[in-house]
Amino acid sequence: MVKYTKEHKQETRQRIITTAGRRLKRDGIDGSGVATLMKDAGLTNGAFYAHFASKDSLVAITIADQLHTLHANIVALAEPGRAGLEQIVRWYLSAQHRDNPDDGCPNAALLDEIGRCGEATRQAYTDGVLVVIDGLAARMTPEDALSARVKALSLLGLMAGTLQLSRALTDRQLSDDLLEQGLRNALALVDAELGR
Amino acid sequence: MVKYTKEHKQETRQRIITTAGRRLKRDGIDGSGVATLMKDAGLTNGAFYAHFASKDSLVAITIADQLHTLHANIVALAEPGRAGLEQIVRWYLSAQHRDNPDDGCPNAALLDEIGRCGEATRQAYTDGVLVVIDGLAARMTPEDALSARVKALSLLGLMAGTLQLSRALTDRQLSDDLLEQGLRNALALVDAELGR
DNA sequence: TGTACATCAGTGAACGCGCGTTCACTGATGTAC
DNA sequence: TGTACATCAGTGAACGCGCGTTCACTGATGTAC
Repeated sequence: MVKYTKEHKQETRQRIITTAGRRLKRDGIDGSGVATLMKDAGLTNGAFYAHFASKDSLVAITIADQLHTLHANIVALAEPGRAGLEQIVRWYLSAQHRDNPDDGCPNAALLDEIGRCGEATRQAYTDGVLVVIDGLAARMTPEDALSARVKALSLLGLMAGTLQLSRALTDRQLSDDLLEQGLRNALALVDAELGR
Repeated sequence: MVKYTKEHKQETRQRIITTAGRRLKRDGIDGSGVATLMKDAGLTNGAFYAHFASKDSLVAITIADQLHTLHANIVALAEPGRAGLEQIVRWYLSAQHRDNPDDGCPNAALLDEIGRCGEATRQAYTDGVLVVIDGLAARMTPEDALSARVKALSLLGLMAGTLQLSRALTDRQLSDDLLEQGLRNALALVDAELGR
């Protein structure tokens, strides 16, 4: 009926990418097999290579997609200026985000694994993360654009590392306290004249 | 000659743990197989189960060992007070550390994967990381011990996330700039009266 | 409009391979007499 | 001291299984006449 059109195949492809995003963030890159990724999208493993050249290729595409989703759903929707930055930081360093990696930031879920990926995947990651941090930088005091970008990048590093650490700790109280302290650190960075 | 003694077997076990630390930090947990881990120690896969109950068990033991090594070689050797904290932070957020994960901090290399591990591994991690951060906290202004510990934990999260991010970026200049900015952020956190 | 054929998204079995784990065996070392 | 036996760290082949990838095939849909 609407099958065998470019649109139908593109929709299927996008569905694979979207469900793969959740799976990768839940089980990691090496922890997610092609058969599982396809099953998540309601398909069988054989159809995979009609959509993607390789698992590595899907991983790169999915990471890029996740970063664009992060930008569209969280960063772009936040208010302008410092108020928006505070919204973003409070969302990021929340117990809700800590406890739901599938719906969360791909940096917090995958950053060290991405660092071990090949050039192509890291390039796709770099391009995607620049979109996100430019959204953050646009909400900072516009001293000069270059230092705002680096400052935004460092804010993302701070938040991702803090959330990862809060997920790894078995002591719930300590994990909660860490998120609170991370919030103070992130807001101090936002407010500080650190861009030099 | 000195074989078939408790000491010999313990030495072999420790050698496996030490070389496994490097391998895990290089290739990740899911990316390191038992046969490779044993080959790194100059042994064959069959001998593995004379030393460890399972791969999961080795992973937990190795992570604990890595954190104790980090404490002994980096934190404990640093000067007391703020000077020591600055030494540690400058070592952590250096291009040298970024470019040599095998010799580096297990948090920067493995933190998101640790967050996906089972309870036992995360407990071993939590115990180990507390030793490290108590070493950091001891060099902070001793306002009150509890908040110093959380502040130290947040410093570790900041540094680990920043280093991970610097490793993932393909833009070398941006990566270098990020390390510099991370340094400023970390020192600002050390100097700030953030413990409330 | 009806029919014959072309298209093609998706299936499912199979490929070689490396995974974590098991186990019969080796052979160097230690020990008892 | 010499010999027979016990010990045991380590070997290497094999186990079932899931990995990434390939491919002959299916069958619903689209198209030509």
